Amino acid sequence: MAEPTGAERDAGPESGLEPESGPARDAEAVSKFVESFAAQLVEAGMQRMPARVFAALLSSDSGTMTSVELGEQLRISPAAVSGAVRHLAQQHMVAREREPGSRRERYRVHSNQWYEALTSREAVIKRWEYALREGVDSLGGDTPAGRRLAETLAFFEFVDDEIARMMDRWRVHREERFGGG
Amino acid sequence: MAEPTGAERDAGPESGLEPESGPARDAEAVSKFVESFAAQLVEAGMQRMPARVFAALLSSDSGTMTSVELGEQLRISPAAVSGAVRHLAQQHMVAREREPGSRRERYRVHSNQWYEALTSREAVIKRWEYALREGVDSLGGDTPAGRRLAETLAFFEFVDDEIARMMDRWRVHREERFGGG
DNA sequence: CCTTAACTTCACAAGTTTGTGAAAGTAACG
DNA sequence: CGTTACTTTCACAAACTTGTGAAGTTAAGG
Repeated sequence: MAEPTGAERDAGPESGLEPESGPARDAEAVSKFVESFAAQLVEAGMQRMPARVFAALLSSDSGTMTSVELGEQLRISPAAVSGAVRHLAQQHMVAREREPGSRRERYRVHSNQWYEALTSREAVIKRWEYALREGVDSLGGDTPAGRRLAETLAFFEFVDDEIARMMDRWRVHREERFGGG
Repeated sequence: MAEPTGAERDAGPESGLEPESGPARDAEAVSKFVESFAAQLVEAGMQRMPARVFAALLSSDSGTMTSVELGEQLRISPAAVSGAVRHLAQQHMVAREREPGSRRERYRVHSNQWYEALTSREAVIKRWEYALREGVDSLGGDTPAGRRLAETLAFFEFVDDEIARMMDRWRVHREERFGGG
């Protein structure tokens, strides 16, 4: 083996599991948060493994974890990590980085990145708008149903625009309150 | 039988199915919109039957349909209608009304109501905030992870507030553009 | 108060999703 | 250029979901 034993990075003095060991980082507290936050994300419609991986990354000190670390924290197979990360990367909720001089990858939450991803359900809304426009056309804008669809469409157009402005304001607000990042 | 045959309200001259019959309301066009809009809602994470029922209601002229009408339009069993409506009612996306002097119920989309429901993922966001607050407390607000969680929390608090304002603006905008309703 | 229309609940079969172990692919390092 | 650490893909079993028919419940109308 080229490296010690791998995966000893966070483990340190964590052999016994006394409730109150509380060294640098209390693994139990972290795990409790990870699982409860992930559960809420799942309730809101996110898939389980992506939610758990995401929560784990969010509560790591560096904001990055390797595949092995994720597997240990969450007690899941490398295959499950791989699938979850692929999903999250597609949604732009995590970035993948190659650790230089190693064959490990690290996965990272860019805080910024994920706010944007969350609010920019853009693609989704655009498709709703498209379907609604088709509906207005085919049912006729002068029928009661057509008018209802047109109004719904107007609502989404409005929301679209407003959300973009809101995110501009957030960036300012955030800068003031938390500085760079 | 007390009433004609029930469910003859929309059917009218719709016996044959020539592509171009286009009388009062082209059943085929309606169905096409219903299914395509429902499909988009499903993509976005909504369950199938609720999505289809919702789309059907949205594209009805009166904004209301009975259980039988929904069953016929969507070709699903009364049980499926019942389940879907229960789901939608819980989310405040449809209202149930008893048709006076009959044992039928009618289900209605209040256009308003559903905008509110869609944006007021409130309950969801509140629970995220709660979980995040717990996380900040247990990991410590002075740790890097704690700071990340605190910032995420701040983001949701910001969004919460902004969405409320946005909906106020929408009500005004809507009033101007579409009048009462 | 009995009959019956309308809705709901329930148990289950069919279909879909999820996470795994094993095998295959990729790239760092000697 | 072979070896080995790491990641991804794949086929499948287990778990969960979904929609149905049938039985059960509620309440309108006689």
